[in-house]
Amino acid sequence: MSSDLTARARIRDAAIRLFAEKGIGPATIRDIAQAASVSSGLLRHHFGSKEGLRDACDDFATERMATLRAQLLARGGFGDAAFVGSVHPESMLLQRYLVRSMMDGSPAAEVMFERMVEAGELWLGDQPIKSKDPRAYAAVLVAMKMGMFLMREQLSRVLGVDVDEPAHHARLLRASVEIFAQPLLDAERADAAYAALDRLAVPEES
Amino acid sequence: MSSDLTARARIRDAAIRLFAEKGIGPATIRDIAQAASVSSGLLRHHFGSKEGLRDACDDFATERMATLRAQLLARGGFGDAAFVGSVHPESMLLQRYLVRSMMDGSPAAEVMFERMVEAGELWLGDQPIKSKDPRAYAAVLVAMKMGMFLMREQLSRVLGVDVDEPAHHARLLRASVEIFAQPLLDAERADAAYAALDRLAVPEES
DNA sequence: TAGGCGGCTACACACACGTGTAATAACCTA
DNA sequence: TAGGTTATTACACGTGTGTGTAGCCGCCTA
Repeated sequence: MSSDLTARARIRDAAIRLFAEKGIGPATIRDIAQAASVSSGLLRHHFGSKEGLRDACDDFATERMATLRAQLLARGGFGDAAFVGSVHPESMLLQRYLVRSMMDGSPAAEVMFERMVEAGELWLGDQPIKSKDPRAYAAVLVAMKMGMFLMREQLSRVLGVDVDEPAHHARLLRASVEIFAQPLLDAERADAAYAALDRLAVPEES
Repeated sequence: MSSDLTARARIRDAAIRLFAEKGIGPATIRDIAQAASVSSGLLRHHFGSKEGLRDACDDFATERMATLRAQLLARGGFGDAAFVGSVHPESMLLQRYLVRSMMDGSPAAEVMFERMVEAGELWLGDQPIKSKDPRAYAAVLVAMKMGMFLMREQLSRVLGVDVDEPAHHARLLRASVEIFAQPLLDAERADAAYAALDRLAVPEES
C-alpha cells in the first residue's frame, strides 16, 4: 500500500500501527520490521534502539497531529472541527498510538498530556462552568477521553462493531456529546456526593 | 504486614498489587514470588501458571468487590455509597487491578465490563436523560471511568500529588462529580456537534 | 513409629527479545 | 571509473522470562 515510501518512513508507520494495536511492550522490533518488509537490523540501523524508534514515533505523531489540526482549523474554522477531525482515520491512529505511548511512560506523551490539561483549564476559564478545582477538572476530563481510546477493544465487543471504523467511532463521539450535553446528576444527588466526599476528609466515625 | 496469611493468599495479594502497579505483562512471577516471600516454584505449585494466577486474581477481585459493595449497601443504604466505597483503599486496589487485567484481555474482566455496561443501561432507563443509543452511552461512560484508573500516573504528575492516596483520589471524584453535575456543552454547541457527526455519515464533499 | 502427602525449594531448560557485529549491495561523488 | 558512504542483510550473543523436574521438610494418620 505505502511501498513507495522510504524504508525509514515505512518502519515508522508500521511501528505506530503495531504499537497502537498491541501496546509498546508486546510489539517486538521483529514484528515491526516484518510489517515494514525490512530486516530487524535495518530498523536498528535507522533508529538505534527500540526506545529510539518510539521517540521518533512520538515526535512524528505529535507533529503530525498538530499539522492535521492546523489544516482543519485553517480550512474550516468551525467550532466542530474537533469532531470531524477526530474521526479522521489517520488522526484516530495517531491518538491511539500516543495514548499507548503515554501508558508506557513516554516523556513526549507526558508532555502532551500536560499540554492537554493546560488547554482544558484555559477552555474551562471561558465556560460558564463552576469548579473548585479547575486543574483536577481538566485533568479528569482528559483522562476520560484517554479511556475511550484505551478501551477500544472492550467497546467494540459490547457494541458488536469495530469502533476503529470511522463510522462506528462517530457513534462513540455522539454518545460522548450526549453525556456532556446534559447533566447526569441532579443538584440533589450532586450535593449528596459532595457531602459524602467532605465527610471522608475527616473520618471520625469508625 | 500480612505474614499471618497462608502462603497462597500472600501470593495472590502480592500478585494483585504488582499486576495493578506494573501491569500484567511487566510483572514477573519472580517479582510476585519475592514480594510474597516465597519461591517462584511455590507460585507455580499453587496456581499452575501465570495465567492460572491471573485467573485466580480475577475471581478473587470480582468476588471481593461484590462483597465490599454488598457490605456497604447493607450498612448504609445511601445513594452515595458508591462514592465512599470508591475511596476505600482495598476497593481502589481491586479496581486498578481489574482495569489492568481488562487491558490484557482477561475473560473475567471482559465479563465485568459488560456487566457494568448493562448496569449503566439499566440506570440510564430510570434517569431523565435522553439518548438515541443507550448502550453506546453506557459503554462510553464505563470507558471514561476506566480512564481515570488507567491514567493514575499522569494524573498524579499533573496534580502534583499521589492520587493513590484516598484523600487525593477523593479530589478526582469531586472533579468527576463536577463534570457530571453540569452540562459542558450548551444546546447550540451540542446541536452543532450532532450536525457535524451526521454530515460525516454521508461524506459527499471531497 | 513408618509411610505417605502436600507445602516448599533449588536448579535447569527452552524460548523470545533486544542488542551487537560482520559482510554485502547500492548509490552518489570526485 | 574508483572510492567511500549509506542502505540493507544474516547471524550470533546475553539476558530475562515462563516453564519443567527432582528433591527436601513438616504434618498427619494408621
